[in-house]
Amino acid sequence: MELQEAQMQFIQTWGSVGSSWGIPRSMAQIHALLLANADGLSTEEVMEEIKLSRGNVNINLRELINWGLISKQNKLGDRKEYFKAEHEIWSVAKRIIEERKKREFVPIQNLLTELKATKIVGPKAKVAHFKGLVEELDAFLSQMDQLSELLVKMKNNRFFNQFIKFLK
Amino acid sequence: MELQEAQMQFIQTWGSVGSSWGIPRSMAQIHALLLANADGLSTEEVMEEIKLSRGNVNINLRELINWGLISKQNKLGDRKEYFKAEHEIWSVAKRIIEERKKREFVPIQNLLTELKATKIVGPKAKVAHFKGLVEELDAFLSQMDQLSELLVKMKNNRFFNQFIKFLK
DNA sequence: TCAAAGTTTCAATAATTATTGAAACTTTGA
DNA sequence: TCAAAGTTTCAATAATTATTGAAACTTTGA
Repeated sequence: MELQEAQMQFIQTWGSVGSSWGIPRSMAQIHALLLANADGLSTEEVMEEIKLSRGNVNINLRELINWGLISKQNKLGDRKEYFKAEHEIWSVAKRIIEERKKREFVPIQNLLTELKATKIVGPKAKVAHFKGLVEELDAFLSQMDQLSELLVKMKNNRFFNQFIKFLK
Repeated sequence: MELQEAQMQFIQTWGSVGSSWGIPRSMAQIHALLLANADGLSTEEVMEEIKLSRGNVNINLRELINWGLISKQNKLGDRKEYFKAEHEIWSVAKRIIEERKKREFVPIQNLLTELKATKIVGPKAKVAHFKGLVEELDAFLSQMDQLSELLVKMKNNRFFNQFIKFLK
């Protein structure tokens, strides 16, 4: 199979998985393209490769920078900007975990914390059930939080493998 | 705060978090509503509580059943169907993990497995980089897979807490 | 058997989200 | 300083996804 074709398959799959994950398809595709290339690509090259408009590419490159998944590069004697992916897979995972945590974890945790501290009035049994749910969810989420902290600290496969072996 | 109001906050938050997670807002809201109520609710009651159309409620209840997050109940001498959430938080998590794995993990893993087995032709350095990416991603994903297996087996907080304590 | 109660389906529509592309803006170096 | 190269913005539009609501269908028990 041609490299070109293999890359395209990767980009398409990453794009559609990303979009069922709540990450815009184009953003995921651009990310996949940059992961697949050791060197940085220019906006122009990205547009060319995945057939996206300039505006779209620009916006999503910026977003990927915000996520810390890619960075700008300058080439000597060239005034274009090049974009290069973070290639270390554990760092990539770390960034994604942290970003999603910020967006999706924190709001629900805040609500739960608030609800835990609030006196709720209503039929006794119903209030008890609801309070119970809040407590349990909160405990569960803080455990997931701890787990993610651990994951993020585990900087590579070797570490992880020991950890897993240990638990089996 | 009135129970009613607290529940509504919970339902709204769960809905919006869900939707940034790629789960339809209504589905997440219905789930939250059922979690918040110890007893099962009828279609009618769900429509009433979260102001959704009959069709929408019907479709999303069915989807929640597919996910294994709720189940149908019948009440003696009443021909309505009632829907009751799985309330055990670890089971809920397990179901969600398994369902998402099926949808989002498997396709990318299949592609990676295929790409690993394929001879790719092209400029040597580029092919090497791409192959390297495929290998690393595949290894990473199978580790996450193992981790999720572990999580799913851990049936409650107690277990998890020991596990975490152990690793600190 | 049949009407009432309840459930499901699905085409039409609404809402949301992503994308385009051209115009405005910025930076660079001759 | 100014034109060329490059980047950013954003209103308009397209694409996608969710929702409605009415009609069709199913089940139940008198």
